[in-house]
Amino acid sequence: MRVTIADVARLAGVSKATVSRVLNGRPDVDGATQARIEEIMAETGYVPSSRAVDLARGRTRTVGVLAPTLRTAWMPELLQGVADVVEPSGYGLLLHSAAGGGPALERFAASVRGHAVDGVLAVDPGAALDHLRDLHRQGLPVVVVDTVGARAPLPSVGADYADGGRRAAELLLAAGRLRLAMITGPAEEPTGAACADGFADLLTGTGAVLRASHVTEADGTEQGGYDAVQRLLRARLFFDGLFAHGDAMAAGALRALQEAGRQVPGEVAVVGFGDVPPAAYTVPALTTVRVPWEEMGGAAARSLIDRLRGEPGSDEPEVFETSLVIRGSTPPVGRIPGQRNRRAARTAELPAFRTSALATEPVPEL
Amino acid sequence: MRVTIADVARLAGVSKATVSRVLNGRPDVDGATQARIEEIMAETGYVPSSRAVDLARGRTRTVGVLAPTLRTAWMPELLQGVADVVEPSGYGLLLHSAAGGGPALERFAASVRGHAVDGVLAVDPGAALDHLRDLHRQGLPVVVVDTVGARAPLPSVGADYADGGRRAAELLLAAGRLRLAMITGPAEEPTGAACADGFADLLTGTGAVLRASHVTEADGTEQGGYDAVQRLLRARLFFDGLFAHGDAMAAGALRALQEAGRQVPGEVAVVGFGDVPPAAYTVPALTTVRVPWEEMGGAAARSLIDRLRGEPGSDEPEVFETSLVIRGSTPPVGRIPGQRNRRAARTAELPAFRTSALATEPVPEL
DNA sequence: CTGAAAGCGCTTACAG
DNA sequence: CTGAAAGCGCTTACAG
Repeated sequence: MRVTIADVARLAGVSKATVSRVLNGRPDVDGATQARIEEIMAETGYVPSSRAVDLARGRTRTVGVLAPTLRTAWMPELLQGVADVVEPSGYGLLLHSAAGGGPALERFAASVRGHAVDGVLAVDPGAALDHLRDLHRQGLPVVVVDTVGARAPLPSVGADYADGGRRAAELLLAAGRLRLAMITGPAEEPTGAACADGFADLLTGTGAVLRASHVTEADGTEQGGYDAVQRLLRARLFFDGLFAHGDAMAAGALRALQEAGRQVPGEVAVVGFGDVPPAAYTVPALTTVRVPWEEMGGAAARSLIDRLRGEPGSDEPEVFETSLVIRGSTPPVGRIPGQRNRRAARTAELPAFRTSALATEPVPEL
Repeated sequence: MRVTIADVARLAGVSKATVSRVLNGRPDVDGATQARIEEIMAETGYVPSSRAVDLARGRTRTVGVLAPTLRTAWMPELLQGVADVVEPSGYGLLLHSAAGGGPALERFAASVRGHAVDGVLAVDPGAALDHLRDLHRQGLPVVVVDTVGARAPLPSVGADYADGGRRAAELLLAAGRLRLAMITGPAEEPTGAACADGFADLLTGTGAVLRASHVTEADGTEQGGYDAVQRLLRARLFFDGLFAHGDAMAAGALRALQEAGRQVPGEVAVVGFGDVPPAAYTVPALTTVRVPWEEMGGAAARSLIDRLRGEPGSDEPEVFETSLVIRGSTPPVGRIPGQRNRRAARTAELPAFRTSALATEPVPEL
């Protein structure tokens, strides 16, 4: 039979209240009494029931994480960033994938309304945003991670996408590219607008041009990027620099350029966006605007947990800088502001793309 | 103030027990009473407290998922497969990353001992295996997902890695390659042994040879695969077919071969293992042995939930078939000899046998 | 420094 | 078909 606090109290000859005090590290317990209780707990292998603690305390020490899908290239980084903060803080991480659509969101809502979590960390909530805002108004701590440039009316963490666009432009200019082309993502994703604005912004007053004819929309996929470049080529448009608002589209662009016999980066320099793992394995490896997924996840988690602990927390969005990861799809250039060390990019920053995860760390007695 | 079952009971003029009966869909409630109670619940927006339900029922309807790290290329697929089964079943998914080492495992153990979860799904538990076995002995439902060929003394789900090795060999033979080379992963990972056995197995009696000199070990990374091929080339060893026990190493191999001016697949055909997203973005795109990550996750989740529901569940490992995904790193070949026969034969002996036909080229999204 | 008692919000025999 | 009561295993004022 499971050992309860009552058992420990009886064996130690004290009340449950005193055992509870020891359990919660309250200072007002006699040293000898505490030692005796701790000994009994160790002997019996007593572990408090989290179910009972939760009910009595009125909270669960669990945060809900809502993500539209787990099947995104940056999700492992982001999620690990979240877990690395949430778990050491003593909180559990209850994962909800909204991939199932309506029913999945209803389960999430039920979980929240049933107080299964103390707070919510939502990644790109999309249509669930209104619901989250209601919850937030009702006092539930909520933090949003925005990976698509959607400014949420809630505490949020995002990246400076416009600045990312600027960095891409800067690099292409530094490489001497003057006739530029751009592949945007789906129009619904605000990232594109921000990226495009930043890109165009930096171009003004330089000799470089990005004509409307050279801007084409794709669906965010590799195939979409491939098709987009084919459209540009078929229209006989000339360009020596290309910025794609996503690494997948950039990878497709590389494929189309290669098939067309265009040298990369010699004839066309290509810059992607995101720096997800596959970007490092294209040929040539993709130069891209790095978004700090893991840091963003960690910051959102920290912000949420601070709120759970009653610390204020700013309502201003926490915006992360992007940076350039220069690989082979752009020619070597001199130093550019915000550029990450090239050598580091090739070694330390190469994403750990391993097919196995055998634990190597020493494991304590459990 | 939060609405409780007592509030609903009072408003409906019945006892808490009757409200509880309606809540749990018990049939023995008067129709009119039930309707009245349901109306009140809707009006008040009543949602049962999961904390209280958990304590009263003695379970949490939550499964713990333990993964050594979330930062693996196949993790999104696997996790989505798990979530797609767990969530619609009405269970929550409490995610534990063991990435923090000892402390992380201790938190996991505390969570389990505190009965925060009804069962555990462990991905490649490694050193935590002993602890899981103890828990299983003590009656906790546990299912292991094995992605590295580590046969666990617990209910488990894995893939037929030896058969994957056979498929790779078969394809290289069909492409007419007779002088083969192999890059194995870290020796601690049993996958390698199984793959290698299957590979060698199929080669016996054919004209193809895999000499010990042509087998080299790498660390599972892209750079490791690159270095491995450089070693082979520097030793002036000839090979026209290469099998790497991981897509990352295969990607590195492609890079090294390209740098050395060897045509792929013309001079060297390359087959990887895993079919993780980056495999589709190498140039040429990587032919690889597909491991059904998502299905494996789903099967493990289903098995765990069946056990939680008291259904027996076999203790035999549930072994999934691998399949070939043929892309550009191997030359086009006709039907692969013996494939259909072998598959039919295996159907009979494997417990839960699912396979995708020779896959065409699914390009994962970044 | 410690204990008795109430309370967290449900479920579940047991009676009727 | 329904209710009163005990119980799940803790925490937390309130007294002393």
